[in-house]
This record gives sequence, C-alpha cells and structure tokens, in this order.
Amino acid sequence: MGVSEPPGMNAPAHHHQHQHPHPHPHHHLQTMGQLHQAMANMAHPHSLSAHGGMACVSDVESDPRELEAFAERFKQRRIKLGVTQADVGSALANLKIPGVGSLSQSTICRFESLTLSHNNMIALKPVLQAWLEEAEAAHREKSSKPDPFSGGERKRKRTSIAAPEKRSLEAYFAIQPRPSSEKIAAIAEKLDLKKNVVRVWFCNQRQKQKRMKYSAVH
DNA sequence: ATGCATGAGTG
DNA sequence: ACTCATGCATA
Repeated sequence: MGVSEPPGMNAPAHHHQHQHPHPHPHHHLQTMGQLHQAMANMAHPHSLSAHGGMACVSDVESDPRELEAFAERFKQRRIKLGVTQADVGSALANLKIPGVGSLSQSTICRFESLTLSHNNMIALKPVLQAWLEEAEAAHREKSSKPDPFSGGERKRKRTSIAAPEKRSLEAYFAIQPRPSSEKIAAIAEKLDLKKNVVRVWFCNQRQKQKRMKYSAVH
C-alpha cells in the first residue's frame, strides 16, 4: 500500500486529484483544498431525560461538529501516512468488518469534505476510524509489504448537460423541486434532453440539498 | 473534486 | 417513482 501522495499544493480555484487506478497519459498533482466553513451550529443534545421504554432502533447521536473534526483529522493523518483516498477505499475490505467491503475514492473524498448526508457520515465514521488505527499501527511496525495491484478497463460514457440547459433546469428546480413525470417530460422536450436524464438530474439535485455541508443550518 | 448514473429498499 | 448510499468517468 505504500502508494505515495505527492505533496500537493492547493490551488484555490480548481484542481484535480488523480489517484490513477492505472497509468495515465498525464499526471496531476494530487491536491485538495477544501474551504472550511465555520459553522456555528448549536445542535444540542443530551437531555438524558427519561423516556419510558427503550425500544428505539436508532439513536444516532453525533453532532456535526464532532464529525467535522473527525473528517479533518482523518484527512490529515491519511495524508501523513502517504495513502490516497482510493487506497483507503480498497483497504477497507482488508479490515474484514462484517458487512463492510471496499469503497471508492469518491466516497472517501466526500467523507473528508463532508459532502455526504449526515447519516452516511455517521455510518462511515466508525469504519474509517478503524482503518486509521490499523494503518497507523502498521505504520509504526513498518513491516514493509509490497502490493502489486493492477488497473482496470475503461467503459461507460458520461452525458454532459450544457450550461444553458443546466441553468434552465436550475430555474425549474427553484419553482418545483419535484416535478411530476409529465412535467419532466415537458422539460426534457424543451431542453432537448432525454427524459431520464432530466429525472436523474432532479433526483441528484435533491440529494445535493441534503448533504451535510449545505443542508445543516450554516 | 464533482457530475451523471445505478441499484436496493420503500410505498 | 422516489430516496439513499455509492461509484465510474471526467473536469
């Protein structure tokens, strides 16, 4: 696993982070810069109050501030170990935690930048924390272990919605975030896009609104 | 880092 | 048909 992470610099604008699953014609510096928002949430807890029985199935009690702090620490320590987001994702499978397999670079990235839903963050935290501990322990032992991994193949194409169309969609979304199937069809025709593309766009837009960073009062 | 997409689960 | 967690492909 000793994939290296080039000491990246941050460019405030846009940068790429490439964790090459396989050799590529061009290289990028891996960098990451995330603005930190200072959020002052109050979400306050603990009222140990007594509520009758205890039949609850989920009492996720983790404040946003705690998560934010963890994500930040996680990222720094991960980089310190010289491990990429993609490496973390695949290494998770080696932890053999029941019901936990590997994750993609995307998901690790989103965890670090808090662009996942609150529940998703809560669910992933213990797993990533476990990985981090293992990784740091192994690092101390420094028992070098090579890991020959090979790449994959290229497949799918990604449709891209042009800026003008995107602006229209945003306008529609503003007035109606959940258009009916027929409304979607109408929009699709006006913008000359496939109906399914429009439908998925709305779904993703809604999901975006629910991400930690933008959803919680900030 | 992020846009568009899939699939499981729910109603 | 939607939500939610997640990922491939790409900027």
